[in-house]
Amino acid sequence: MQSEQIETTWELPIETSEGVFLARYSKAGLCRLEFPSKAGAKPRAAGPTPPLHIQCWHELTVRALTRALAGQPAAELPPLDFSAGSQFQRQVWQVLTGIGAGQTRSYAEVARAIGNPKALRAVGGACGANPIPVLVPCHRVLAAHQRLGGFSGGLGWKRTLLAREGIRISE
DNA sequence: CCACGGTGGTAGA
DNA sequence: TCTACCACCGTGG
Repeated sequence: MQSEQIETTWELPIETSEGVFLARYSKAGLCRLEFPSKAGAKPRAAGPTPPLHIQCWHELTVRALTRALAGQPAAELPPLDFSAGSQFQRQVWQVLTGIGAGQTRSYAEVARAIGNPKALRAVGGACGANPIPVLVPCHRVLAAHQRLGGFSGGLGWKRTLLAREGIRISE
């Protein structure tokens, strides 16, 4: 009996060479992507089968993630649900989606892009709050003069992702 | 209101 | 290069 279920969100695993990511979907689209947990992978009982449209979105997510991890150019993405973020954060995330593979921006450039040049520091915070890392490429936002900057998911990931895209960091 | 960041720019070692 | 300091803004307590 699939009686009680928070119908508004579905959580599905994505197996990759880097581990098992977790994708969460709301009615509006992909709302969250989690890096593989270093701790034991959740046993996850196979829940009820998701509705067809969710399965479709998930296929897009899987393909896009696989390509992204390989440093290849973007593939079609499922609709992204940014509704959980503040307006400021959504503006930032929106800009991030426009940064193609192999390209980079500085926190200051992103701040200018949303017409709030002095908020460059807050942009860092918004990047850190990005609910859909990798696909919403917050790793392509570097500090000034091509320096690495930080990364909530762990700098190791940022380095790896950038390296796969052939991006060089100064120092 | 206060403190804290995934910053940036300047000044001096 | 690296450190010290300060200006600045959204977020969360």
